[in-house]
Amino acid sequence: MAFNKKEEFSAKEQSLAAFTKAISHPARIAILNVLAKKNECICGEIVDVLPLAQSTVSQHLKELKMAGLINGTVDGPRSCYCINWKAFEKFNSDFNSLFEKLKEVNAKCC
Amino acid sequence: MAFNKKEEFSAKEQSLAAFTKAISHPARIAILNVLAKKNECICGEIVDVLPLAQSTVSQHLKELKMAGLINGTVDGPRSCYCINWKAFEKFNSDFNSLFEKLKEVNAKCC
DNA sequence: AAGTATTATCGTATATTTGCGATAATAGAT
DNA sequence: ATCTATTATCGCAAATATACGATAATACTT
Repeated sequence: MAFNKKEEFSAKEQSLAAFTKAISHPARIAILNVLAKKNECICGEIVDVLPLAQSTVSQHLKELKMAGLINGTVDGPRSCYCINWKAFEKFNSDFNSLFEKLKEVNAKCC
Repeated sequence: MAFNKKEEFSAKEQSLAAFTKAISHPARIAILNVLAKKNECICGEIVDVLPLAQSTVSQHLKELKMAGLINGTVDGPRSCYCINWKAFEKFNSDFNSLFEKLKEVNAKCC
């Protein structure tokens, strides 16, 4: 049991799900919020702001990076992150193409 | 370990995370897509479309309902679901208030 | 060369999610 | 009253996610 059936869905569905999964934890939303507020890329400042251990924050950053939501480069002994806005634009576009258009057409039914 | 630290984040962060968590699985996105396309509320038609067992689909529907993304009413021996567009509007608004505004201000940095 | 500060990774424990089959619950049809 | 079709729930197994401390890796400073 618990076979992974995710591959059986469309690429768009998988892509959308991967994006939303990446931001499905308050810590990662908080990280993105910090990155969005400060145009400058940040590193361990995030650790100071979040109520989590350094290793945990690093793990969340890794997930965001692997999902393509943020960019990260090494800058000496520290790491610099910033939001990948293109990924957000793609999400907005995909999300709207699935739901937004139909909003007006649909009335509540039950 | 694995203490639940979610409560330590802001209400808005938690609310956003709850919404995105609900749509963080391709099956649930597929369900929402079906509901969006057919204005009529659907029930077991979803089971026919998805590559999952009936009990699994029912579980996904329950999650979507509990997260407030869909409404469901019992209609005889079958259940009728439809999208709660207000929840989607709230999500769009919250999401944009966190990120959208800052798009133009921010340039890529790393 | 040794020390320091910052960040990433490893190992581990626990919690949650995902998925199914079996079974219960519901209400219409016979 | 019994059968049938539809949906929800239960119980379980496996996979993933969450979190931490300890440790490794990196590069600057002394």
